[in-house]
Amino acid sequence: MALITTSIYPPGGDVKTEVFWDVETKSFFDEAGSWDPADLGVSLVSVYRRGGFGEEIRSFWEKDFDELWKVFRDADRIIGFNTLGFDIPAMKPYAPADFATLPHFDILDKVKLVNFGRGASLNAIARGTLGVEKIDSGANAIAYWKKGDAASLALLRKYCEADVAITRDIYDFALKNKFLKFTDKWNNARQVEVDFTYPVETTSVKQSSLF
DNA sequence: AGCTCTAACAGTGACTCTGC
DNA sequence: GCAGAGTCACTGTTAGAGCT
Repeated sequence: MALITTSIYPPGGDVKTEVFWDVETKSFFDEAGSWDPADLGVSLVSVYRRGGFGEEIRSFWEKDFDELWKVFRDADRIIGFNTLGFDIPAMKPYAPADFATLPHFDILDKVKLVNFGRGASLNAIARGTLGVEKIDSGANAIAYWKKGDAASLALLRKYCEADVAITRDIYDFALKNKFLKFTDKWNNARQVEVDFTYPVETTSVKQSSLF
């Protein structure tokens, strides 16, 4: 999948550092014996980062998470899909205390806000909006982790990075076009209006953050 | 599979209207 | 006034969606 090279940064020349991310877990809910994503264990986190320095995509295994926090703390917006409901809770056992207070942006949450509380899968939005599909499933991601051989781990990384790329492309599409399309569970084609532009910061807010 | 949420559907009861 | 038919609103259940 080609990287987006067109700049879609906020107006006014203020180049933001944006981080897109996705988490893969080590086990299923039934195996963990808990409904809490925090009990699943995180195998891999893939991150796509862009800003004034350019752009890069990286993946972090559990042993590399220390570097991950630096990436997140440097971001003006941390973008993902259902991160509030899944990824952030899943990272809780690993993350520093302030992780949840960083500027997270959950695309699914925004869709729910304008769709009467109903969301849609990442795959449904990708298919309806971009005409692309996820390359694999989350269940396979766990299977790859359990196999543990080099080839399987490479597939896991490829899947996670592809999910991040899809998330980024959906975000960019919505930012530019202010709508997303998907087919809901009753097979109805839906289009929802969304606004992903950055809120205008007031001078007083900026100044207060200095103290 | 776990939990949560919501739409759709079916069933039930209340209400209104009509005819005798 | 009463009985029956039709309509509407409400409730409970079911199914399926999200995430891995």
